[in-house]
Amino acid sequence: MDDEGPTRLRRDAEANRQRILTAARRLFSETGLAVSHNDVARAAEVGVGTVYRRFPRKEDLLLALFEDQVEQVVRLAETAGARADPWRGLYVFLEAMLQMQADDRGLHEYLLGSQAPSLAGRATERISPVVAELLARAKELGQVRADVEVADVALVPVLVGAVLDRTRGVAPDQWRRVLALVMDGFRPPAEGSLPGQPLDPAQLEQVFTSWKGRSA
Amino acid sequence: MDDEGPTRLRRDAEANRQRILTAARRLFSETGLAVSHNDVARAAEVGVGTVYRRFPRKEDLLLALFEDQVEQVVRLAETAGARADPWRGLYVFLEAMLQMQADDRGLHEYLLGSQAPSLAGRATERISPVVAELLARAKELGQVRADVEVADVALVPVLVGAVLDRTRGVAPDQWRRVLALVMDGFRPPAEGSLPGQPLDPAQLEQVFTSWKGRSA
DNA sequence: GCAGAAGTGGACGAGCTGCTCCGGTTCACC
DNA sequence: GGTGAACCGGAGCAGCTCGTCCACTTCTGC
Repeated sequence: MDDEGPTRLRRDAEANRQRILTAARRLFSETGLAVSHNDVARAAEVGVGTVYRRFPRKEDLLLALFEDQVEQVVRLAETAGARADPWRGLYVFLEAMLQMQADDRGLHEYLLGSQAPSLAGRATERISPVVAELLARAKELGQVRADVEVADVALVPVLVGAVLDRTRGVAPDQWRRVLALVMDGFRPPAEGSLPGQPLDPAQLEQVFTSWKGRSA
Repeated sequence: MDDEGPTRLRRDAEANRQRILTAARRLFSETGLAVSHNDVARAAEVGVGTVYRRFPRKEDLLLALFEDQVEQVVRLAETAGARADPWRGLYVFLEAMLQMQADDRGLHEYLLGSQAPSLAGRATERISPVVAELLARAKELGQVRADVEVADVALVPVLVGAVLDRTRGVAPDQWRRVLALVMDGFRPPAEGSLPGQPLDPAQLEQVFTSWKGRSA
């Protein structure tokens, strides 16, 4: 049962497809998502037309590239969810996820501001319940203050990611320090309670979807 | 003693200069620094040439616009530094500064990733000692954990600013919640001590200077 | 080994942005 | 109110990026 979708590619075409994917993976990882079809073509030593033919929209390329990485993040969450110590689970999950983002700039931008909500969105759906469960257990054990919610945890990669972006070339490990600092904010005892409300799921989705980046 | 630098502007020219500044202030405030000379010209109902003549580089425009705002931030710090309660001083300063950034997108981007390091840089030089003093006093009183440094405080606007950017249209006050959460991470008792080192001044400068933004 | 289907690549046009330049206008001074 | 310097506006040019298109090449099935 050799599942090949619609009409298998000719041998040379398939080879080119692979070259494109390999080159694109490297480029995205090193320089982020702001890579044009032309850049990919040059890096893959292939005509622009070839890249456009195989991946008409950039989204197609992203999907092909990040599918398993996103899956890996989901598995990270699931592993963390199985830990006996929920605090440790939360921490280790966030740390491992951020490590992946530190290693791959493309993934980082993809996860935090996907133009292709489909993939990252579905991942969120699978991760959220795990984090929710960890959080609930952690609260019961008094490991986490009572007034934080899943939405607050979801913002941690945004917070730490901002530092990650800016310290990448300067102090590549600074994000670990910041993560530790931020996570300590989740610990009891809280000084009074947090102002405002956590984001609701719809808002959270907007935060991760409608973000187009900006010069800054 | 009417100090006018080199050769006063003709009346109509000065009027146009003001229209340009007014329009630019509005544009930057609403949409951030990614505003072209053409945009400014259109908004000011003035020819592009006029804008270029008066402000050849965008930096000239930014300087003219943000000088007093940055000065205001510095005064914010100085006021905070005079407070009896150092923790309160720190908190109020960061909150007020972030409020300004929430109100003015241009200022936000300018402060956090200035292409014109001159202005923001000099501001930092004046703010740092004040924050350092507050921090020292707060530590003495046991209000702040011992292992945080000024550089860690300097990253708070980066952290919270990332949330600010993304929640601006969705939940404009969410940054307050996040600020509260982050600040609680600065409180004792710390769970163990923070990993890694705080950034040194040179690194910190790079963090705020060399940042060019990215699609994400 | 041949036919034609599948695939290739990069020249090129369309569209956009940043900036200049100069014919015409307005102001300030006499 | 006349003169020349200062100033204005926006047409238009240069430079760039994106995506198409088609003459040519390569592969596959017979």
